[in-house]
Amino acid sequence: MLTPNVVSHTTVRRSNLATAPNPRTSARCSSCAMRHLCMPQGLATDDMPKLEALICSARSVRRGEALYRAGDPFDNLYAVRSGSLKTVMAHRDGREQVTGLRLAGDPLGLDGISTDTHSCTSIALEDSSVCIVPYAALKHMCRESGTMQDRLHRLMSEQLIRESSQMMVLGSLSADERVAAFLLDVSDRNGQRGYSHAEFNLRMTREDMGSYLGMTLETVSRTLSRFQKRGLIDAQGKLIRIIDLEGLRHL
Amino acid sequence: MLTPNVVSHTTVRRSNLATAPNPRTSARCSSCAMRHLCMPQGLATDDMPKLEALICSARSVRRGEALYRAGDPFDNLYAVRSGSLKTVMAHRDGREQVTGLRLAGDPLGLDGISTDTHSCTSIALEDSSVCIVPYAALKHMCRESGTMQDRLHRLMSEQLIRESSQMMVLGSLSADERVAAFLLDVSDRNGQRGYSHAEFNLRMTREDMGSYLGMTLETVSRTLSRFQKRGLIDAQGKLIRIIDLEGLRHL
DNA sequence: CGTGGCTTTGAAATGGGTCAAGATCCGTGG
DNA sequence: CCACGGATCTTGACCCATTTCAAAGCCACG
Repeated sequence: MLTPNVVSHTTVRRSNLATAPNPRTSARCSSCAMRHLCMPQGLATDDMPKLEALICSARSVRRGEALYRAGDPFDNLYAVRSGSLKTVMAHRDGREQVTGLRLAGDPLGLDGISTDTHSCTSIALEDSSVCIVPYAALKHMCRESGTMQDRLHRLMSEQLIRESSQMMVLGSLSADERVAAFLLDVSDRNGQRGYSHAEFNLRMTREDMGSYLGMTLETVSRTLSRFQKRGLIDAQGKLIRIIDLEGLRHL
Repeated sequence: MLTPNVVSHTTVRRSNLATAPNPRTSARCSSCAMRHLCMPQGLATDDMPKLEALICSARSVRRGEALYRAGDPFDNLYAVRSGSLKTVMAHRDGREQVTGLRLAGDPLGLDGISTDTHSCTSIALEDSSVCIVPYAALKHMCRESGTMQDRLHRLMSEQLIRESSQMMVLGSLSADERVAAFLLDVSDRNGQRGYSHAEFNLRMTREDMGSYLGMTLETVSRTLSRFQKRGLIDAQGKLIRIIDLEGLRHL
């Protein structure tokens, strides 16, 4: 069992297969929002103290619970502190589309800025905890610190790119390619967080994956099975081990 | 022939079927970037002069030309002044996906902020002109003016929502629904700009549309023909007239 | 240690893709 | 102003990747 520490950004590689740290432990988090919300890659530290002082209470969200729902008034941004969440957007007829998977360090809630109302729902895929960043305070801070401003802009821009890429996945790739792209993306992001590139616990269900990738859960399942037969991966339910990274890359 | 004026935000309804105003006319644009880049809906005017002074030279882009290409260094944001452009993202294997359609007033280039490099290519669908907004200057300004800062944030957030919605279209809707959603989106945006909700000239080719909607050009064509037979629209090539808006809404 | 949710797998059905042939549009040059 | 040629669009026929429907199995958790 891991200690309830926040993800460290050292180069230590360990797998994140253990269950999430107890989300109930802390009400305040010190360095997490800085590192995570305001750019995974450390960077300048001069105005970290400011942000830390300003921001950063924590909230825990149980598996299946919503951090916020579409339509909720928007006041805070969040940064995933531990665990993972999915963002979901609903069509008027009830159909739902998973629009994102957020891992430790990822920002949440940016979509709320434009209308002062959240436009998607964010649901924990496992017991998770997030840092709360009051948007008004952050905005204020961005006017004092250019570094801060820069980080926020980059964060939003990064998110834009991520979504464009997902549009590309949905619009142009075959089922096999989509699943491969997804596995590679998660592998990569896991690696960036100091976890294993090769092995991870996908907390999403096959249905969530399917929704995110624009296909049915059955097709996801079949595709994973096929990948397994071809020796590309080893999948035991939600536990995925990538065996042939290059193989996946070459589709 | 329309005068080379910039889109007005009055309630005047007119169609935009006429050819675009001559893009070569002006090297400087006064009020356009304000209104357009910094929120289509006018809003506070107190620091407009500042922005106008700061920003806002114009550039014209001929049909088919790129405003910027993926990989280009990022220095400026743009706001469409007249005409329209598509944004395109390329997969390494060469496949391309149209990721957006930008009409008058829409921002362009926000994706470049995160890496100081444009990550998609922006191509004019007709002779167009854009306002150039040097990002460094804008950033500076956002630190002086909260209104400005707010507008920029909202702009980016709006873009995020737009892309999420498109993910929903790509991931969850049938071909018919996609085409209908697209037509309704364009109709709506056209209306917001003071043009007709019912009639517009889609400058994209069927192939562009298909790419944007994750389907082939043939399917787009067939779908439009079917819509026409059902009396939902009247399509003469790129010229689209929506006859039964409600019908389209109900899929 | 049972029950409901999740996953796997099969078989059949189908929506949309692919390929191909014409028709139409449009910019260009004569 | 017209004729030409390439790009774009439409339509048909066939095909196949993915969905749909169905039936077990698995497992995680209370």
